Amino acid sequence: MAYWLMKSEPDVFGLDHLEQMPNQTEHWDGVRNYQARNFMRDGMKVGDEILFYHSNCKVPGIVGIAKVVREAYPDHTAFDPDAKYYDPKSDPDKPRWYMVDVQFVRRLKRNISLQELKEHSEQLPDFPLLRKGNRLSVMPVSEQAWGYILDLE
DNA sequence: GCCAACGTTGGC
DNA sequence: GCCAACGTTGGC
Repeated sequence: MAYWLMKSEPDVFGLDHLEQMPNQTEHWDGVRNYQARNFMRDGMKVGDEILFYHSNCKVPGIVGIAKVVREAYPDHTAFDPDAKYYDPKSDPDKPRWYMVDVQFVRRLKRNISLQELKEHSEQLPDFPLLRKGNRLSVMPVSEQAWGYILDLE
């Protein structure tokens, strides 16, 4: 089993939204970055666990855990001219973008802020979130980092 | 709202 | 293939 981190803006779609979806499940559409797509399409398997990260908000940080319940399939919102992340270069015969389905698992007992994570950067040498200028919205989390972070909880 | 960092685009 | 211009991300 592998571990991941996914970023989301709580004002747009946060952990609360995921928890309130039918089956507490939603498709993770809108990823329009090749590296992030490759992680989703080539890496994510059913059962993989995800750190749910809130970005672009007052206190950015990890707030909960989700899991992969459906492996990558074409992101149909890319075909829809009215969709926010419409991409005319993606066509149904040769989709450029993919999404997975994720399901709410649990909220953390307390949020672990980006600031706090930075204080542990020496113990998280391979954690991409802490790398300068990182903008990936989907990234792998090592088993070591996963364990270390959840021990902070 | 600012701006650094980064990815993408497109002219050449 | 280079690189300047531009758009986006996301912390602050």
